[in-house]
Amino acid sequence: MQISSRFTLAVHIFACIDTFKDEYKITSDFLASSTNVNPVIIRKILGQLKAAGLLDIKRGSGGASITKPLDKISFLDIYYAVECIDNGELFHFHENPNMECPIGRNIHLIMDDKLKRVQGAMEKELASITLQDIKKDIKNML
Amino acid sequence: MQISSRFTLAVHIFACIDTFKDEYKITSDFLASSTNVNPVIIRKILGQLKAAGLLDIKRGSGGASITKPLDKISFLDIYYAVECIDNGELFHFHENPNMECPIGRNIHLIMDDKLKRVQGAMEKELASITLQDIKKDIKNML
DNA sequence: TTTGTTGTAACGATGAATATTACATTAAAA
DNA sequence: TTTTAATGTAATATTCATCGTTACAACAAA
Repeated sequence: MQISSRFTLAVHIFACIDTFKDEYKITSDFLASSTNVNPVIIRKILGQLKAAGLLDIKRGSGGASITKPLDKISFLDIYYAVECIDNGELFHFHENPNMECPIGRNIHLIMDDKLKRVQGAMEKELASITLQDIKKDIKNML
Repeated sequence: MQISSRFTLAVHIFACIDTFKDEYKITSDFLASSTNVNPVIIRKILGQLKAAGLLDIKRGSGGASITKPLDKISFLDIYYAVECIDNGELFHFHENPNMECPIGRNIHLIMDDKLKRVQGAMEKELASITLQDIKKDIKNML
């Protein structure tokens, strides 16, 4: 299973807000058009990003804006915000290993620390990338 | 979305084979009992591990055995073998970004290298863990 | 030939992701 | 105050992957 496209969508959304904030009002319809994704889906993601304190949304008049300096928003912040992961665990475990079996009884003891290392390596890399890096790439290509 | 339990199941399977290979014939029913997972699911995973060259399965008489030294089988080998990931990409991208939009047109150019770095960090850590590490932990706990 | 096992097809249940329609709520502008 | 254009959210549908389950043909050894 892959990580939900909510993550790439969220980054796309931030890129749009930062790039177009002076030219356009950033509404869910605007973002839906750029991503080619349904506006209701966009609003749900915007809601999650707002709940995480990463952006502001104006009701009524409309419009989304970023709340922090771009170098203070990492991929990891976004990843957590859009809840790509069940209860924080990257790996799904088989639920009911047999407690009568020495392996079944200890499989978590054997594997959990290793899985945590893998997840940690991934999250460390996510944390090392910020929206500032994205902005720089966009500037170079426009 | 989480990574399929096929991965933790596969590691569990290897642990059982190595631990019980001298006492029992390792059949899909035996493994189904230890993992508490349906034998057909087990057989499918065994098939994938065999296709990857990580173990042998005897038809008819039955029984699975490991084909390589344990320190030559890494978590990454297993991870690839059970196809936890669509076409090798960890992150699912929104499919049809708007090519009329400068961000939509370039979103892959902007993000792909970064996502690859994240995936690479995770796979590097997976590659650093082998079944030999698992065996050592099992010995310490029995 | 019998027996126990694997390989696999077929079908179902469940849950997540994504799309879509609809509408109440809201805030600013007219 | 009314109009207008957004947001927030519920409800429903579709699609897809996972996992469970039954059934049975193919197979190999006793």
